[in-house]
Amino acid sequence: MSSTKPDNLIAIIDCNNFYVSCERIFNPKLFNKPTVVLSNNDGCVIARSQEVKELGIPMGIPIFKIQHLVEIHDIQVYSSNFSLYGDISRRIMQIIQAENPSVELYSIDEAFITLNPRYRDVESYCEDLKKRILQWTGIPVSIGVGKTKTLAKIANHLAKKLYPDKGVCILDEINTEELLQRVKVEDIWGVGRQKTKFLKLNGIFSALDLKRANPFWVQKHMTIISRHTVDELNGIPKIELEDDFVSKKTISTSRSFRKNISSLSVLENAVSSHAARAAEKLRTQKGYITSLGVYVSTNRFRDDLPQYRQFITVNFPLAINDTAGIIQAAIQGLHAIFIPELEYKKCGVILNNIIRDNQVQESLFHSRRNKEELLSSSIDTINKAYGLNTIKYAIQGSPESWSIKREKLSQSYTTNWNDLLSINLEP
DNA sequence: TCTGGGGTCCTAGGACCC
DNA sequence: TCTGGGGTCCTAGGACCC
Repeated sequence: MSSTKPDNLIAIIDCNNFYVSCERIFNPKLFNKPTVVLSNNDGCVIARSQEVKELGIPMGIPIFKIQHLVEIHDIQVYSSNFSLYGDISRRIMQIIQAENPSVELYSIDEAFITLNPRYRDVESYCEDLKKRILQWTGIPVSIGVGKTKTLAKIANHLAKKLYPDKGVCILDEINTEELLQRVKVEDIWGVGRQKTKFLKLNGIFSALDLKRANPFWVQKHMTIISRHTVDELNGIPKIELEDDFVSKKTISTSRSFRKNISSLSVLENAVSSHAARAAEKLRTQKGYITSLGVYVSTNRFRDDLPQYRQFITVNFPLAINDTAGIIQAAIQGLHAIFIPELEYKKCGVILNNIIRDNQVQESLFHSRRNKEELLSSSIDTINKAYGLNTIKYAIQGSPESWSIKREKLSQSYTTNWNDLLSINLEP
């Protein structure tokens, strides 16, 4: 109801350099030092402090390619610590949810809310919220406000660029066109590399150019999504705020290996661990599946080695959600696509076609896997209480041989009693 | 030597049917 | 040169996002 009022505004609250900011909370010596956080296996840069951005180091670059810069500029390097980031995120979202009826948790570090300017001074509310989040969690955020999600995202981008101290930018009737002129087309939400190339070829360089583009032309030569972007730039909402819990349509778990793997039994360990994790996620949203996908692939960067990528779908006679059944199917799929003597770098399990528990059809010839489901839900309860993989299936093996490398991991300051911050008072 | 993971949505094209 | 036409359903793959 509230979101359909025409005078509603949308705000996006976005944490600045989120993973780096999380590391800084418990490690003040990192303030003002160039700092990066790496992806799994300590592979690529996935978060950069402002100082690192200013050095021109791009997002996603493999760390080994900038090793010389790390040394020259004394860049602080951390493995990703998702249990810490997830916990800090939860605290920030709770602050936002406590004061706003309609919140969309868009990603680990972003939330959309609706604001009604009739009931609130939007600008001072945003400034207060920003201060409160910083004071209560130590995380700096930026807030952008506009009539649509796309405009709010642009306002957020402008807040970081034009008003880094205030951290708030509001696009209104008066300033919108002037500000849109200063935003490059590639900085618009929903415009990636391919669309940027196409738009520039057609003389569209700024957000203002795209706002003024003919929506029919855009729909014909691009996609319906791009047309929605044009409408949203014009203040016509096309992308709804999703403030309810939405079940995932696909669930996937995958990892690259620390080293290349040729052994089938190690691949079985990895695939069954991914299957078990996916099954757990499936049950938290009360889902069932009638098929799943398994894939393996070699290292695509090693053009000196034979390349192989294969995906397979395995179907079940009836819908299941128990770990044993899902592992069994995934292993069966793995055996069908495994080729000996190749060097594998990655594998994964994907659950598609997820249905809700109340849509599951009973089969005439099979009874529901009641025993297996009960067992799985008991294991979930235990693992939730005592930690991931307290109980697991034997085929999951021990992860040493294939699990990820995290050599520069910070402590789990907020989620593990053994990792609480300790302060040494000795001089 | 070393290159992430987990999602969503759209479209093109093939299979199949009448 | 022509080779029927039109619908639906499904899947693979691309583009994009964080």
